[in-house]
Order: sequence, then C-alpha cells, then structure tokens
Amino acid sequence: MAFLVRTLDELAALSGVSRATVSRVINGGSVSEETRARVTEVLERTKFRPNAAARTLASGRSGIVGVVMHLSPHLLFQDPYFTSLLQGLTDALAHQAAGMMLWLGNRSKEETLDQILWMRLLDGVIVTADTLDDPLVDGLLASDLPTVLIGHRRADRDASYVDVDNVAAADVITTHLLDIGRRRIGHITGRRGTVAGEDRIAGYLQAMARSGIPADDLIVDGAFTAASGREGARELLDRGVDAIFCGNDATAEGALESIRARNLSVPGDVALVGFDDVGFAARLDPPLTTIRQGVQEQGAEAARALFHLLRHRGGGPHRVILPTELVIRRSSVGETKGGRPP
Amino acid sequence: MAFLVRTLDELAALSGVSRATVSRVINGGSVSEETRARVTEVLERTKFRPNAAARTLASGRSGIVGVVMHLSPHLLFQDPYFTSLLQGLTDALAHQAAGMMLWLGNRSKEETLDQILWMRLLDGVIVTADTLDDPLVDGLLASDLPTVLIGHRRADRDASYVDVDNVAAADVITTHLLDIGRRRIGHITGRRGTVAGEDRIAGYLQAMARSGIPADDLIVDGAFTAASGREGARELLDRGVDAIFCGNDATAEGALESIRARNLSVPGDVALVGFDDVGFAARLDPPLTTIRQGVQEQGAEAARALFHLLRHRGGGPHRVILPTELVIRRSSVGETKGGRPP
DNA sequence: CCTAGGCTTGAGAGCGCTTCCATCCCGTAC
DNA sequence: GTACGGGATGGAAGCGCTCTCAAGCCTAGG
Repeated sequence: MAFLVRTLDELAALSGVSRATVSRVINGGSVSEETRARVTEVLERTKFRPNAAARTLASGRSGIVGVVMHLSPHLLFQDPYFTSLLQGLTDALAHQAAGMMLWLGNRSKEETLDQILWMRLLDGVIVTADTLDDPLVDGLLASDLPTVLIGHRRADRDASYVDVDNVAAADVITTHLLDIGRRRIGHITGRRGTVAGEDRIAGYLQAMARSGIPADDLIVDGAFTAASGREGARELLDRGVDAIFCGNDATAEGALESIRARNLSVPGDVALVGFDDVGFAARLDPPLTTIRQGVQEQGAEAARALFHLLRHRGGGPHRVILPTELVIRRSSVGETKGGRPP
Repeated sequence: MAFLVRTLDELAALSGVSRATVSRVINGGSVSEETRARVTEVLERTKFRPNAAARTLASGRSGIVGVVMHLSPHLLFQDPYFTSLLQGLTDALAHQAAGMMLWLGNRSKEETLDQILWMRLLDGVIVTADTLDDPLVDGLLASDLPTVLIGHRRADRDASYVDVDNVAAADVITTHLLDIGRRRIGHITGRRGTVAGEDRIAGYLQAMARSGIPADDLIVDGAFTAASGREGARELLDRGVDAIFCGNDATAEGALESIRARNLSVPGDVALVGFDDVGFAARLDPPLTTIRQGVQEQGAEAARALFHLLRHRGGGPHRVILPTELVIRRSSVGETKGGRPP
C-alpha cells in the first residue's frame, strides 16, 4: 500500500511544488505543461483526492446537489413516475460526478426545507413541484439556492423548470377520441390540487369545448390511483359514456376492471385512454392508448438544467418543455369491435 | 426579514458571548443556564444554523451517511425488496436528522468506491452486500470508514451487519412442505452468486437431508425473477414434483403461471412457496405461503447499527440478525384440493 | 484568611482547501 | 542594453467552525 497522502501540502512536498500549484492542477488553473505532468503523475500514484469539506469551505461549492421528492416513500417507490424520474436523475448526476443528497417525505415540509436551506452545503437543488400549494417549493425558490423544478405552477413562471405541456397533451388525446367518433367522453381526473391533474382537465375541457360537446356532467374526481379509476369508471358508466380519458395509466387500469365487470368491451363499447405511458400500459389487455412523456428524460433534463444554472450564475432562468407523444394502441382503436354480450 | 446571521461570530456578537460559547450551546457543551437561555433565544430568533462544511472540516464529522445499493436503478426501483429497504433507511435516517447521500449502480463499482472513499465527507456508509464477490463492499470494509452491511458473506463475519438467517428460514419453509406430506420438493434457486440465493439452497438441502430425501435432481437455477420462475417450474414439473420452493416471491409468481398453464392446481397437485413476503404475495391466487422478513425493518436497523457504530468508535462490530416468520397461506395448505381437470 | 477545586468562559490554534496578490523569470520590443 | 509584458509560481490570508488550554470566578474546606 502506498503512503497515504491526506493533504495538499503533503502532495505538494512530494511533487516539489507549492500547495497552490497542486490546487491549480486539480482545478484546471494555469500551470506549465511540465509541472502539470509531474504533479499529475504523483496525483495518480497516490490516488489523492482533496478533502470535500475543506474544498467546500474555501470555495463555496460542494459538488453536491439535493433532490427533493416530498411524498411518502411508500407511494414514491410504487409509482413508476417517480421511480423513473429518480432513475433519470441519478444517471445524469452520476454522469457529472456530482454527489446527490436525497430528501423524501419522511419529515414535514417545513423541517425538510429548514434542513436543506440552512445546511448551506448544496450547490443547488432539484425538487418536484407537483402540488399547487407547496411551501417547500416556495421556500426553495425564495432562497438563494439555485433551484430547478420538475413540473411547475402558474406562479413559477420565472423559475427554472422542466415540464411537459399537460394542457396540450390532454387536448391531443381528447381530440383523438373525438376523431374516432366518440362523443360522450368522460374524464376521470388526476388528484385535484396537483398541477398535472388540473392541467389535464383544462386540456380535456379545451378539446371538448372546441367540438361543441358539453362536458359538465362527464368529469369525476380521481386520484392517480387504480382504485379511483375503478370507482370513477362505475360512476361514468352510470351516466353513459362511450369513452373515458383517465388522469394517468394507473387510473385507466382501474377503470378497465370496472368496464370489464359490466361485461362491456374496450374499445367496442367504451374507448379507454390514459396518460404517462408507464411500463404496464402496453401490457394491458387491450394495450392502452396513452400520452408518452419521457419521464426518465425529464429527470435527466432537470439535472442538466441545474448544471446550466450553476455554470451561468446570474443568468436568467432555464426552462425546458419536453415533448409528449400520443401513443395509439388498441384500447381506443381496437381491430375487433366486440358487441355487448347476451 | 430578520438580519441574516451567517457566522458564529456574528451570532456571538449578538448574544454578547464568545464564538466558543455559542458553539457549546449548539453542540451541548457545558454552559450556564443563564447564558444558554440568552444564546438560545438569539439562535431561534435568527434561525441560525452552522455551516456544514466548516463544521465538518473542524470536527471531522459531517452528519451525512452514504447509502450504497449498487445495482441498476432500473432493477432497484421495480424490486420491492430494495425499495422497502430504502424506505426503512430514509425513515430511520430522517428520524436522526442525518443527511443521506445515495449511490446506485450508475457507475462502475470501482468508480463508486473511489468517489465515496476519497470524498472523505461521510461519517459512515450502509451498503447492500448481496453478492458473494463484491469489490465495492470489500473496499469499504478495508477502509477506515464505518460501514454497515445489509446482508453478509461468510468473509464478513467480523464486519457490522444486519441480516436474516436465510439458511434457517429456508430450512423452516422446506420442513413445512415436508410436514404437510410433500416428498418431491423442487427448489428454484435465487440468483447464483448471491448470498441469499446460496444460503437458501443450503437451508433447503439441510431440511431435505434430514428427512432422508434425495434432492440432487430437484434443484434448478433461478434468478429472483418471474421469468426464471416460469422456466424453472416447467423444468421441475417435467421431472415430477409435488411441491416447489422458490428463491423469492417473484419467482413463485412466475412458477404459478407455468403450473396453471399445465392445468395443474395449487396446492392440490403442487404446493408452492416463496420467500420475502413482499406485497403481492398475499394477493396472488391462491395467496402464497412464504417467509416474512421485515425488509423495511432491516433498513431501519441498519441505520441504527451505523449510529451505534459512530457513537462507540473503537468498539467492536455491531451485528443484528432479524427474525423471520413462516407465513402459511393457501398455496401450500389450501382448503380445496382441486383434482386434475379432465 | 488562605487555598484547592470545580465550573464557566474566551482566546487562539488549527482543520485542508481556494484564491488573491506579489514575485520571478523569460522573451520581446525599443 | 534596458524596459516592459505576460505566464508560471509561491506566499499567505482567509472560509466558519471545533476544541484545547488557560484564565477567571466562586464555593467550600482547612
């Protein structure tokens, strides 16, 4: 085992230069080729890495970013949306050799905010902004900590964020149902109070209004869950619908069960569409027409946005709207239009 | 907005004491009641929190622990075992107000190890040790960083770890199958090369040997996945078995499909048991007999073990073997013993 | 009354790094 | 030959905190 070099001074002594020069080599300052080569050699031989705390104290930068997804870990880990997001984030952050500190909904938003802000260790933070009223997001934005939102509220127009256009996408998929001749198109909403939920309602209403079809009695509240889909579908079927647009794919999965339970066929009697295109959407029977949003890509893009922010301090906010795609499968345009069973 | 206090010195000036005294108040040193009250008041009024980097540099402690689960985030987030583990960990860590840095399998084990060790920022690290040959775990144990393993290899006897007795549990569930009269009991193993996989084989063999039943031709390799369960079950059914012990619940789920596909009944023709008791085990049809191990509890216990280690530096290793429980459901002792269909 | 000992407090020396500034050296221009 | 400019380097001042040490004060015992 080589002699353990623990400080810049030791490394400097070993290379025959000053501490300042070693620091320049490590951080890419201006150093002559010859000196750089000599120091680099020692650097690699000793596997020396500068002390992160000292570095942070002296420079004000830590190379660590915070990721905040304030919802119950229980919910988070079983929701493909959040796990995909995390996956995209961890990949992009690891790629930039950035450290990641993670905060989930284990403590209150106030405690979490307090811990993050006052630690003064993070270079920046990425936070999911899925709820309309969220003191954690507000607090982060009000602070001087560079912050990137995943999703955004109306009030966040001036913030940096990565998002998709939920209104437009919901309009597109509703229009798809209109295009294939459906008229009484019900909507089981996402969780009320969430940005995505409300925006998808807006997009749905926009498309319905354009085609002149009243939709007042065709909306029931959901919660982004299969259970809410089961219940919402029963309600809508009672009111008589020939299509259902669900707030997300999990909701559609639940709705499918209720439709089946009444011996109705999909899409013969009722066309069914979801939102998100999570893994199981294509594996449902029939496969689900839905809106694909690259969730993992959103995570990666958020990481990139934060790095951009850190590199261009004082620059304006960095906003990214990622594209969505209508994925048509057999739950809306199945080849076999099964009739009502006897 | 109150005047922003950024350093201990400012806070000290505001309270009319020295920086050292403020530090004592914050860190629980010996201070007179009166002084403590005065400083505490200012502390709360200004919402001052010490700079984490400076604190770490001066004291050598950061209040941040690393969590390392080196497998593809894709696999991790869809495996209830790891997500439950993470859930238990985040809860326990948040409870202790400890920060958490997370490393997943985004980069190579060598790169990850390098980053963790040389950052010299973490107080300690918790790492899943599920693979027999794992340079990352070896590297962490060889370092001076306090380390707690989740799971352990034979070579890790002297390390601190949290684990369950996989051998004993596998023996118990195999014995259960023997007790209900099964004789040709097949085993679809977990992923070979993993500690859990190999230990469960050992427990299975131990129980079979005790009852004097040869088991040489009753073992097929699995991989902790439903796909490997489907395949393994077909293989075992060809060889003729009246029970199958699967390496985990996901494997059992797959096996169930293959048994059904041959129009055989569970448990009538083949008794089926799994391991882990993840969420869906009780929801299978029939509900699955399995071994319950409190995975979330393992995560929490690992966090506690690490804190114990940090509080008692220089003390011996801290080892915890958590209990497991045989959960008998209808996949092994169903009320209805359906016969072979026509 | 003097001294020993305990408790509280402040001074100050780092922790290991970054970064400003001064210095030095060399090449070029005059 | 002298003056000047620019790149490379070292010196040293912090970054904000912890923690040792010594000083100061007070009480109690002899």
